[in-house]
Amino acid sequence: MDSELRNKDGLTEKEFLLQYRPGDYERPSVTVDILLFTVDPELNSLKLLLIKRGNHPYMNCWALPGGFVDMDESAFTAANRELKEETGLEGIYLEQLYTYSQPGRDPRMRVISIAYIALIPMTEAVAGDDATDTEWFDISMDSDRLLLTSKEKDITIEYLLKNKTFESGMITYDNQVPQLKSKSKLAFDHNLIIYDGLMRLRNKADYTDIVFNLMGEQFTLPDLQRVYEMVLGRKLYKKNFRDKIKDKVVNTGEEGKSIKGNKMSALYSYKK
Amino acid sequence: MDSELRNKDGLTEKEFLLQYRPGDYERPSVTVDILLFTVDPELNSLKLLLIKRGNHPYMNCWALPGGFVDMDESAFTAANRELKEETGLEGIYLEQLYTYSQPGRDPRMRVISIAYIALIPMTEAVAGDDATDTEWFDISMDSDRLLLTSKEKDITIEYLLKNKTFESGMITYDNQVPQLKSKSKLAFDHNLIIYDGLMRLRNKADYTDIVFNLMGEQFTLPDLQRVYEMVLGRKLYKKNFRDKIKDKVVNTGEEGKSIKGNKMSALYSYKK
DNA sequence: GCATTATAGTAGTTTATTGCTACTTTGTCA
DNA sequence: TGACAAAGTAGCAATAAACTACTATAATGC
Repeated sequence: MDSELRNKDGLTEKEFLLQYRPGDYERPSVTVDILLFTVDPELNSLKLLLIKRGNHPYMNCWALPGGFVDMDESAFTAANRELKEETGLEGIYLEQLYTYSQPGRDPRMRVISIAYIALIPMTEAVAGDDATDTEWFDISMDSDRLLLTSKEKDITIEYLLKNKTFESGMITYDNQVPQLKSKSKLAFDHNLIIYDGLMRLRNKADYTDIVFNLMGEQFTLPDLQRVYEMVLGRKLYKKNFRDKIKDKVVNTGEEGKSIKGNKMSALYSYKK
Repeated sequence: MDSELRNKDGLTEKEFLLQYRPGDYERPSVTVDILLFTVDPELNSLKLLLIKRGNHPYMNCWALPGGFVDMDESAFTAANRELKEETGLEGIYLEQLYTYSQPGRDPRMRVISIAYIALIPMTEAVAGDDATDTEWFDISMDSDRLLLTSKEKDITIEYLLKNKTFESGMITYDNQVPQLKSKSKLAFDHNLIIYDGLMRLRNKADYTDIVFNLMGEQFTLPDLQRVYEMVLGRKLYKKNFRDKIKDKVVNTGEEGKSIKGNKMSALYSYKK
């Protein structure tokens, strides 16, 4: 074994670790930010959970849920813990997106944030923490605009996507100011994170089964197609779509639902 | 403007930031690790740069180049700086891969590492820092093995890829011990980082032009195909390959090269 | 009860992409 | 000069994607 291996000071690994003292230099704070996506029950829109900030900086702006990574937990564990604390959700789909580390992204101090994408089915109820002002925003994006709206609260947050600059393929900075309708903005660089998250979701919808995490246990094929279309931001051809997903689903045999008095669609479930 | 907006303590944003003091809690160290890939001049293998550790922990094990992220620089800037310091390379392709944050991944202290993929053409010379023991390893991977070899130094590093566990699609832990031939191992969780990096490179080779970053200014189509095949880890059909990349390259008209006395192939360059 | 209607679900046609085999061309070397 | 080996081209079958068009069926209104 190598346990007897000694370094230039004549120390074994065990001895080295015992005498090791971390340098006394400044360290950044590390946080997780979570993009919690779902779809609304009527399947009209993809939705994203935001929290209204009650203090400076970016007071009254909307921000992604998140929090600090503790010293004894991984970022993944931290994201899971924050999700549970802020929404009550457990055991849901959670995927690391990207790490944002630009100095100055938080004016208080140096904060490096590891962003995660979380997905829940439309049926899942989210316990809105009374202490915080949380809100589901409808989210959509076309080639030059990122749009977040809350109909009930009449809030519109809009970001132009022009003049984007890239860090070798991933957006790192977008200095467009938001187009205000109801004086609402996103906090920090969360506009970038949301953009990156949507793009990731869109790309992975093409070559993985990630979208099924937005569906309940049972669903109809027209509903599944609507969710795919919301995520991808474009219409799909019914025949091609069904050809493509036919090996991924099974007909449960149960009675389907019929909306607005038309033909009933069959219920399917995801076949892993 | 919102500059007069006051929080519950009656402070404006400016006042708040002036009196703000970061909490006195422990923070993790943050580093960057760099996967520097290239291809060998004979186009027989994909290559990865590793550095032999001269001290505990993981003394004499091979590790990815990297270093600490300073307080006034982004992770991207830190990766660029480390690359320049350790290899002399500047302005090359650099893409964030994933962030590794498992507690205990460094036995000295809590270290969160942001991994980057860097690509250089085969022609590029890398200034081997005399102080450190750096080495280009041939790298290959099949369905159940990750293999790193240095012919000159007769080093073989092999990791089984069974019993992988996933963090929602990205590998986070692999408790296989390496199969030793020459008593060489990778330090820390760098086996995971290398695996993830290779998979990212492989996936992106399919739907982006990332592979061109491994080519010089001019190249022949057979050479380009060989590089694609090394990255993808599988053979490609000549006709299909050429159909697919024909819009991405232009014939430079210059004389091509002929190896081993056969027909000469034409020189092309990448058409952005 | 039956026509209307809107959506569920199926079918086919065209075009592009992929897997695969086979051919022709051309520079070097024996 | 002819053999060789790799460069480069051609074509075909199977699959997938873009798109149009049809049939089937449940709910509703008369």
